[in-house]
Formats: sequence, C-alpha cells, structure tokens
Amino acid sequence: MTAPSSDQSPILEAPETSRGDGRRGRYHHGDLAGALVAAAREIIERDGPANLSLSKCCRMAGVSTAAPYKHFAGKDDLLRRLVMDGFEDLGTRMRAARDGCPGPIADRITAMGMSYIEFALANPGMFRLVFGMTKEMHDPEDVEMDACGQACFQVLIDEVADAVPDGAGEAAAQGLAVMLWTFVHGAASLALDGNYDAAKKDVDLRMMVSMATERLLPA
Amino acid sequence: MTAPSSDQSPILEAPETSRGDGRRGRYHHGDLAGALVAAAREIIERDGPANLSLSKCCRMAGVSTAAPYKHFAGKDDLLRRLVMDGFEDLGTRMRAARDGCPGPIADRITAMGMSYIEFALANPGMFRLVFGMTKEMHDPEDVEMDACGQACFQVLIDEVADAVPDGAGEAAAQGLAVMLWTFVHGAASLALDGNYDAAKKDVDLRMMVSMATERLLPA
DNA sequence: TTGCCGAAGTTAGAGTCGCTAACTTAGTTA
DNA sequence: TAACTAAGTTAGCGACTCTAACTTCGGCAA
Repeated sequence: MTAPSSDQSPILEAPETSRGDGRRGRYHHGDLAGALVAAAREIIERDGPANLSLSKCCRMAGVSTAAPYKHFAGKDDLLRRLVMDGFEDLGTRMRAARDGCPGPIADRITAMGMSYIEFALANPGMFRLVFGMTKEMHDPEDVEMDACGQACFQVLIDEVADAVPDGAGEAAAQGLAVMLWTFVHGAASLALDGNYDAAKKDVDLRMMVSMATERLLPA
Repeated sequence: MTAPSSDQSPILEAPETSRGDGRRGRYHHGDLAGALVAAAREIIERDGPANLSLSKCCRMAGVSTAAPYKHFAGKDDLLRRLVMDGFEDLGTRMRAARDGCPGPIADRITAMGMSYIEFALANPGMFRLVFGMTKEMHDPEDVEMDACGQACFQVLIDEVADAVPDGAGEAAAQGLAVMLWTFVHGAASLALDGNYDAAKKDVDLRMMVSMATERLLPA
C-alpha cells in the first residue's frame, strides 16, 4: 500500500547530440531503448514490479507514451528484456563469487549460494520480476528466455558437479545441485518477502546456507 | 503473453432471494463480498494475479464497478483478504497432511512438505499472490496478516521441533524447522515457475523432499 | 549539394482500469 | 406506514496500454 513515489522529473533524458551542439529535448533520443530499460529497472526497484508502467518510463526518458512501440512490441516485451538482463546479472554475480573463493569446494558453493541471496536482497524488484513473473507472463515457447535461465543456473550446477565423487554418476551430481539451488532459492525468496520476519524467526542466512551445503553434500 | 480469457459471462450472479421468489438480477446481491472473493480466486488461477482486475470481478458477479467499494476499501483490500485466505488454506492442508501420516516423524515432515508443494502446484495463482505480493503491496504494520502467516508456518515449525532431540534446545529445533521450510518453499517456487524445466532438470519432487528431510534432520 | 527515404519521434484517440461523488433502491425497524 | 440506512446505481476523472496517422530528421545516392 506504500504509494509509489512520483516520477515526473525526466532524469534520463536524451543525451547530448553527437553533433555536439548541446541541444536538449531534441526530436531523436539517441538511445531510447536503453533509457527505457534503465528507467524500468529504477522504477522496479523503487516501486516494485507491480507498479511499473510504461508511461512512467516514458516520462523519465522524456518521450511520448507512443515512443516505446518503435523499440518494443509492448510492455511485456520490455519486461522480457528485463528478465533476461536479470538472469545475466545473477549469473555474473555467481561466477564472480565462485572465482573469488579459492578455498575448499564447500566454501565455494556456500559463497555462490550467498551471492544468489545477496542478489535477491540487493535487487528485490529484479529478483521478483525474474522469478515471479517469468512463467506467468512469458510465452512458454520462448526458448531464448529459457536458455538465459539455464545459462544462469548452470554455473551452480557445474560447480556442484565437481564436488560430487566421480563414482556417483552425473545424475547424482545433478540431483545434488538442484537440491542446493532449491535451498538457496527458498532462502532468497523467504528473506526477500519478509516471511522469516513475519514468522518471527531470526535467521542467520550465511550460517544456514553453509550448514545446508555441509549436510546436503556427500561426506 | 497468454491473453487472459474473456469473462463477460456473469457466472457468479446473485443467488436466489431469501424470499424465494426466484427473481434474478435484482438490486441487492445477497453476498457480494463472497462473490467477489470467489471471482477473484477464479481469475487469479486462470489469468494470474497480475491480470486480476476489480472490473472483471464485477462483471462476473453481475454488479457495477462501484459496488465493491461498499465491501472493500479498494482492490488492495480484496487482495489482502485473498492472501489471508491463502495462508489459512495452506495451513489447513499441512495440518491435514500431518494428521494423515501416522508413521515416523521424518515421513510426517516429508508429507507436510509435499502438501506445501502440492498447494503451490494446485493453486499457482494463490501461491504467487501469497508469497509474491505480500511484502510488496501490503502494509508492513499489518499485524493481522503477519499473524496469519505465522499461524500457517507454525504448523511446520512445531512438527520439526518434535523431531529434534530434547537436549538440542529450542533454538536448534527452530533453526532446523526454518531450514526445512526454506527447502520446501524453494522447491515449490522453482517448480511453480517452471525453472526446473527451463534448466532442463528432471526433478522428482517427493524424492528430493524426503532426501532433504533425511539429511537435514539430525541422525 | 540536394532530394528522398525510412527510422524514430509526435499527437490524437479508443478501450480498460481504479476510484469517487451523488443518486436510487429496497430491507429493517420504530 | 414512514423513515433510516445498507447496498446498490450512473457518471465521470485521471492513469494506463496500445494503435493509427502524421511529422521530423539523419543518412545515403544522384
């Protein structure tokens, strides 16, 4: 019920013209598609995905409400772009966590899990958009989007596969990876939606994730 | 991008009058609040929470778009009612699973976890509404709603507490319960949003939940 | 240099939505 | 039976998505 903040001020207006004459408010924007995506991300984080409107993005970019249709098929198409960006950001974050943790593999998996949760807490709007609206609004035949998600999760899957004894087989490694992913995703969702708080549970996320990794990984 | 189905036909019209004269389309509905909630649940499951509109509910109930405001403060207030109903349904389902499973405690916890997941899969719109829009749209000071959620989760927490050795202390039991809840919630979310499929992972939910219960519970 | 073409903007407007104000209906109660 | 009031109504505002038709302007060929 928190009222979305006003966004009348066009803070993402057209950049300087390439001609360098410094004229603002000119007819052609230059990078409207990028400006709309940036505006949408800002609104999503500030007001939540449900309060995103194309009109707000237009106001922020300083263009008319018909302009986006030269770059996107519609609102859902812009959202789709955001979801794919979100998957990519999450994947990047997990790879960085993996590469930044040279220790034992269990620690590395914990670090990756924490980076997943930290992404959710740092970009709540984006996380909710990516995981809440994916199936609801997007075409189930959208293979490009599916590939985006798969590429993201594969980072975790691959790492866990390395932690499983060779003898256990690929299926076991995959099963384990899915379990760890499941746990981490649950933690991110519940923390984000405030359900731990609502249930009056004081949760130390890092400790919980490392415990889960430890117990779920084969000894 | 799946177009919401049309809902012009008022299938939830006013019931027969108490006077028994069988007159339809009469001025007073009888149970408009109930009819609106029922219509909203139907739309949420059919078109998803994002495509719910008060207008659609009104058309289904056969009343004008101004009528709901005699019963609800607004759309968010109706949504709030739905969220609380959802928590209650989920709690009921978990209690039923618990009571219907007289076996060892690990089996009982698995059964409760599965009932959580089954609720999500059977009522995807409701699950997404309850867990996706809770914090985003509802007043953080809404203690009544928080109590609703807590009452729901407490069913699982209590059961897990019984599974923990007495010596371990309450904190350990709570921590364990939260971990199981986290896992089950993650499984429900990922299964619901189709992310297991998108990641090309063939997941046997029941087996995964029982494995997680087994490994997370102290031996 | 000029003139044309097409990409990227514009305005105008239809249809939906949430919500409010003012009015009407009809059930209950004095 | 008359009056009160809860529960409906119509009318209309402002925001929203999206389309149609028009305008602007950058780049390319003659």
